[in-house]
Amino acid sequence: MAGVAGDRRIVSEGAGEPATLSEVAYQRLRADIVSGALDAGKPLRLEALKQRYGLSFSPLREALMRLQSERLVFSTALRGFSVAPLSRAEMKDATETRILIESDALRRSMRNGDDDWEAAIVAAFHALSLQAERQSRLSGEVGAVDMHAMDERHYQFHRALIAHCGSPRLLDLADQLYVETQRYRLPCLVGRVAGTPARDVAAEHQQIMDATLRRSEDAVRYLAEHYRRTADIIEASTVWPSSA
Amino acid sequence: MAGVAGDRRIVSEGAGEPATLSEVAYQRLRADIVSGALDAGKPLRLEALKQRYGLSFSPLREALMRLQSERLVFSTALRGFSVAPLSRAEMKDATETRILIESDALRRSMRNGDDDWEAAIVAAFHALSLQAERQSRLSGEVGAVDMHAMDERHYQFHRALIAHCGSPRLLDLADQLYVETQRYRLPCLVGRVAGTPARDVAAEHQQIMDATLRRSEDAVRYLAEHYRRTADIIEASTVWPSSA
DNA sequence: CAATAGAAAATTTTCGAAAGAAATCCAATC
DNA sequence: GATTGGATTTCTTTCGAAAATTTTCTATTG
Repeated sequence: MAGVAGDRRIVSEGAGEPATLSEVAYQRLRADIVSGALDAGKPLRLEALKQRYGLSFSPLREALMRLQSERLVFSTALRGFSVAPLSRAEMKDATETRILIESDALRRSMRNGDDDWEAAIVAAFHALSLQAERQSRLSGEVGAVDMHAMDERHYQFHRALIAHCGSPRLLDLADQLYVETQRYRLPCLVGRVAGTPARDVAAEHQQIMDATLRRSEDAVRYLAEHYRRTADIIEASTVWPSSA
Repeated sequence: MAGVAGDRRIVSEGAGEPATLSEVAYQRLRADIVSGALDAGKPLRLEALKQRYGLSFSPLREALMRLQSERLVFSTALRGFSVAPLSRAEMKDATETRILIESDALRRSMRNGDDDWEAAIVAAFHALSLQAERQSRLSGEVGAVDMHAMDERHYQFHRALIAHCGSPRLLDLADQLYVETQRYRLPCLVGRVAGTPARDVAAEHQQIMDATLRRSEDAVRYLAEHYRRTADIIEASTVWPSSA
């Protein structure tokens, strides 16, 4: 029965939530852009995407529209879509905006946060540490799967810090900026062995967490430094397109 | 020839820019939501919208998707779209987020701004003053057209202040938050004669501009106070839905 | 009389084809 | 030889109908 024309079940079978094909298109396109499977700047021809994902125009266009407002896709009126290009300027803007948003969110979170909030931070930090340790033990060949797991924990830790800020907008923006900056982080992580200047990321996280739990303004400074350090490393170790 | 089936010219005839029907749908829906022509919380049935705007599913859905990521429209997977509801909490969140964004943008703008920037601010202030004066002279019946013109100048003034911040993201966010908060401002403006506690908005603008031109940190404080004052008035004079 | 299952209606979502623009190519002209 | 004009091709955008899903209604049962 599978593959027969007219077989377009929508309901999710497994654990995931994508109830519509539009959502599927969005998630897959986003993943492929962030991971670099779709090259930056490359035009996204509808026919090719239809082929690639086995979906038709409508859900694809809806997904692209959504990705456009998240700055992952660029488009001009009657000239179609393309993967948003990468550039130093964009990377820096995303980083600084992220610092602005998360600094405020962290301050508010420290003001509002309760015991559960603290517990969640400690738990997320622990999970991240375990994953990092596991990774370093099996070092050398870092599988893509591990990198994905690592990234997920990293995301969860940073999100736990600001989770109690009380502003849905700030949380949304932080999420969006996390994804945007991930485009620059990921390719840097893959071939990172080369120019790594002995950075102890785990220690930085510990420092941020400790300051956060004692409600110190230092936490905000450490967080900003953490992000700027990453940005600097990315800027240095990325091969930027000619005129950007 | 007009109206004949198959007559779907896309190219804009007049001065405007909407090159696609998707763009038309976006602009009209947005205007109708902001102005309150479409009630907050009301379901947006595709068939009804198709009727109302004379467009078909595809462009409407694309526009709704875009409006959803701008928080003007709400949607659930297979249950369709609705106008995003209004609430005290959302209004406050939008206001505080706007203050966060624009404060930073204003500081950067004061750092980067050149002569042209200053000239543009003065010009925008002047245009706003003229419009306000014209309006107060013809007071009593304030036409909707005048209100629209007034709002445009108001927007232009606030935008001129932060125009040179150098961050496309901050400018986009400011624009988005301007539109979001306009939903709360507009209905309040229409019937404002009642509870107005003798507020001199023009003076507030002048104060912000003066401080900005002399590159004083006061500008940021005045701007925040300006927005919070507006939020307070809105909160007091709005009839909020029962449980929000 | 409330609760439930099943059919009917309403609505959203998706598709494939058709219409409309832009980009490309090619020949004719200056 | 460069340039302009027009046809051809490629691609985006839009439509209307078909499929899938949710909601509503109704009859039946405990």
